[in-house]
Amino acid sequence: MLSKKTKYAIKALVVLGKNMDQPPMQISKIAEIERIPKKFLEQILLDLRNAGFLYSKKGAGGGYSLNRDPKEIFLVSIMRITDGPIAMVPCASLNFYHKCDECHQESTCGIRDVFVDVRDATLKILSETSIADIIKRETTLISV
Amino acid sequence: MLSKKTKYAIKALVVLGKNMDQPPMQISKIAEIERIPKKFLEQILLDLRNAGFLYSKKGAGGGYSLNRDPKEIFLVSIMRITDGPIAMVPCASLNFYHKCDECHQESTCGIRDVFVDVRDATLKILSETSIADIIKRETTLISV
DNA sequence: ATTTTTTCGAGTAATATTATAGATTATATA
DNA sequence: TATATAATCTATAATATTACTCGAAAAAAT
Repeated sequence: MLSKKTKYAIKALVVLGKNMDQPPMQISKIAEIERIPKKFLEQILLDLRNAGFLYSKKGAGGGYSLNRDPKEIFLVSIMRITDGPIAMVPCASLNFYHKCDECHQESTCGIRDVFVDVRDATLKILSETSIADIIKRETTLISV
Repeated sequence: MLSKKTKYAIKALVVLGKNMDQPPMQISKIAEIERIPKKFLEQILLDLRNAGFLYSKKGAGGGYSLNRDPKEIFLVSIMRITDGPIAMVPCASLNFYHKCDECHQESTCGIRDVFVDVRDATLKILSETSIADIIKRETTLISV
């Protein structure tokens, strides 16, 4: 399951992606729009900022804005920051690999073998889908 | 992440899948082979039994055996018993649907829209892969 | 009868997730 | 320079989930 942290992160980035040519938006504003607990969002935005996705400015008139084109922010990167691995088993993870503690022989593990395929299928979608795509899908869904 | 419960379930079914024409195997034997905490495995096997995948027999000479051809036991069914939904968001789940509590407007949610695609990709693999396939993959991996 | 083995109901321990609190630092502007 | 604003930092509380344990009952074999 996707954590709330990740959902909040995506939602916040979508809000900021719609705010591209405006002055930075405050945490409290984003929290209000998306009904996200403010203090929790604070932590999440900080993580995204430290990962280079957001620009932030302190003080009056400060706030957050996207540091990149929404077309270049992919779900896979966000999820790796907020939830960690994409794979469903650690031994099938590209970026967060480690041995499963129950595993006896990784090289011949049929479970791992299947979940590498699952990871690849998931990864394909998540690394092709950007914040801009999410925004586009929303407007498409509205018009349907 | 796949829970240990699910991994244990798959491993137990694989063990029983290799034991097809022999007398039923005891929980303690399976637990020993796969190094699964016995009492925990007990619960898991009971769930699988109640779902119709296993035959069980009490008393001396009793134990567990598969109730179906390993070719007809698919990962998707096991995972739904042990972990519940396949989808990463409840609102994209086929068998365990419910609204996300953070969600304001499901019909136009871009996140949901993407994760329906992810679910479909995952589902395709998990509903095509059986216990027999896992066993086959293991022997293939050994010979490589 | 006795032993073996599953079944059942409940409880607990460990860990992860979600959220909150309060003080600190940076910036703008009056 | 004082004041208000807003992000940053560190810690901790609350809640949920996962992983596992306990003990006794029921069924079957010898």
